[in-house]
Amino acid sequence: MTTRDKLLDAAAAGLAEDGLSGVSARAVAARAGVNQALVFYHFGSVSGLLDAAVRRSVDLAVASYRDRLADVATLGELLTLGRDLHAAEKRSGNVLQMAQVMTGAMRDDTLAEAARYAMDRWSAEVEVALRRVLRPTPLHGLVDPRGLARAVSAGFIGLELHDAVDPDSVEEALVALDAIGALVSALDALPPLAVRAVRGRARRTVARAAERRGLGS
Amino acid sequence: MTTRDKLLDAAAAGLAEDGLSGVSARAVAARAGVNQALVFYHFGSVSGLLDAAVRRSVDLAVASYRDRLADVATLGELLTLGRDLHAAEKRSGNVLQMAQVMTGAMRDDTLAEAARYAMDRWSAEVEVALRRVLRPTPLHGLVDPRGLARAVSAGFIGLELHDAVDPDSVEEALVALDAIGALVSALDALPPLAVRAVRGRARRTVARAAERRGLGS
DNA sequence: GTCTATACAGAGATAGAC
DNA sequence: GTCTATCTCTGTATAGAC
Repeated sequence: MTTRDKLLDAAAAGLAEDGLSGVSARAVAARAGVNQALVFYHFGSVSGLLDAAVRRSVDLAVASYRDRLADVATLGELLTLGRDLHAAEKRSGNVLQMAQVMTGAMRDDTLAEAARYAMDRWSAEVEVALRRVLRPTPLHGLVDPRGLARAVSAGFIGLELHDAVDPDSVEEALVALDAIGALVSALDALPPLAVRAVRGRARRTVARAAERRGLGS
Repeated sequence: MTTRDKLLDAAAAGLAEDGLSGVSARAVAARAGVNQALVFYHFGSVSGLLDAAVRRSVDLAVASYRDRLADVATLGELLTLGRDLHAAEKRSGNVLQMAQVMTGAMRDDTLAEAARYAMDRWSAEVEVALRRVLRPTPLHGLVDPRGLARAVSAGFIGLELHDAVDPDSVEEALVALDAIGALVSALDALPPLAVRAVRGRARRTVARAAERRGLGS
């Protein structure tokens, strides 16, 4: 393994385990078992290292979920996949890396770029799955998959951040989300006429809200 | 205004605007216009100051929303309130303070305590509103309001964090959430029999999932 | 309670030998 | 590419005068 890769691994692990304040050039180098000056030789700055590390983590994570995400056909399956991602998070810490970089982004443009990259990457992936999953549901045509993918991705960040502080609470939260998913899925049982009526009502509400936004507040 | 309060204000503002790395004892004292040593005199440590500042911010924010939260009667109104909170966030930065403390919690027990306090406080408040709002909906009895309140609170954290990096995307996300809220509200139009059928289906799905969890994975 | 001064550790970053 | 050595800055924290 090259020094470059050792540093990237150490940065990713440090970011997930200790947070931003635990990934100084010295700390990362120590974790990687290499000299501190190499951080600057290979990446120019600590921010540069973190940027590269997070991008790589996201790319790897997205690639490793791509196949399974492509197989997802229902909302329930998507929620199950989310559960698995949450379970895997305890080992990989992918999402926590993103959360850390996002908080650091406020004063560091490099980290801000990395944060945007990570969110865009995940959101794009979730979006195509959502688009497919939502098609046969009443939400199709009513909710923008792109926006919903953003909400899902951001929400996940919040959940993992919360999990790092209070794991039990997050388990309760996930159970609640499962229940909502079950309800939405159960809407399939409705006769088409009823679905049409509900959709019509919802659509009018959304249109009214859009109009209000259009007028400005 | 006492020095203590000046420091608390400065810490809260710094946390929201610059993030954790921007709230050193020196930076906060400069913002407050007082001497750096006073941070340690009044709060013992920087963590102590941040802890106190976040607790105060949360207490104030929760108090200022309590009346309006008590008036919320429908899911739509709750979503509107969330919108207002998001708009106010640009000035107050309450939620961002929580996000920052949560990321810092990984290596600082004092901050971890503050993070738990903040989440518990908000979640408890959201929970009572949710309990009331969900009662007349099909979700009543199906989803645990406590867990859902956690999910909502955590999700909001993620959204505000995302907003700090990419505001436009978050607006899309909020629109998508509004659409979902509209659909759930529109379920009121269904005849009671149809609601019963949907609930029955959903309930069975939830029961199966709970059983699987009970068996362990 | 507030200020000055200071100790000291750790940070980012660079120079230069190898 | 890697290491040692070092510069400089910023951070936390304390002592002691006022």
